[in-house]
Amino acid sequence: MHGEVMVNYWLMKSELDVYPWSQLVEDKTTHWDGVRNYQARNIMRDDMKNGDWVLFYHSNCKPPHVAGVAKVCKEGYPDFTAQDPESKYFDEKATPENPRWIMVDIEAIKEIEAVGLPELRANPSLEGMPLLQRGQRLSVQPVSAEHFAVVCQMGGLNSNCL
DNA sequence: GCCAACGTTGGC
DNA sequence: GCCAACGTTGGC
Repeated sequence: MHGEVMVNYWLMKSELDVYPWSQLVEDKTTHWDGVRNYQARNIMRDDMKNGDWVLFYHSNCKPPHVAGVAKVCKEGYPDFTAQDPESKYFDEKATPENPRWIMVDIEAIKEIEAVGLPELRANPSLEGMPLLQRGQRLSVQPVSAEHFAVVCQMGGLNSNCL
């Protein structure tokens, strides 16, 4: 409409002991392999675009928390680990013709002060955030622009400065 | 370690 | 296409 590029916001979960934020900082960028859920795959395949912002979330730790802000730097392409028999993410149904699973690359942008799940739950301005919904367990999920800004603020980062 | 909430699989 | 059994996620 106004010639502006539409930017979207996402939250991606990583288990702290599998791939922590500190590792992404060290690597600078990484490919988000191992997602084996169709809903999450479809988001990566269809919706995530270069330049989209990502909240990097640590799950399976106490407390679970948002640890940093990342950015999509490569759009959806085949998750090659699905075709690697040596990989723990191997899927015999994945082929070069039909890769079945998709990943994106993300790039570390900015660390924030850890914002714990209890804090997130306690903040009224985050009402309706998918992460906080009962029973949700999608490892890649949408975040509204407003919620993204609030979470950054809670972590000591003014998202306007990104 | 428990278990609620899903998602997937496969027999019918 | 239903649905029971099973597997996984992930907070607690």
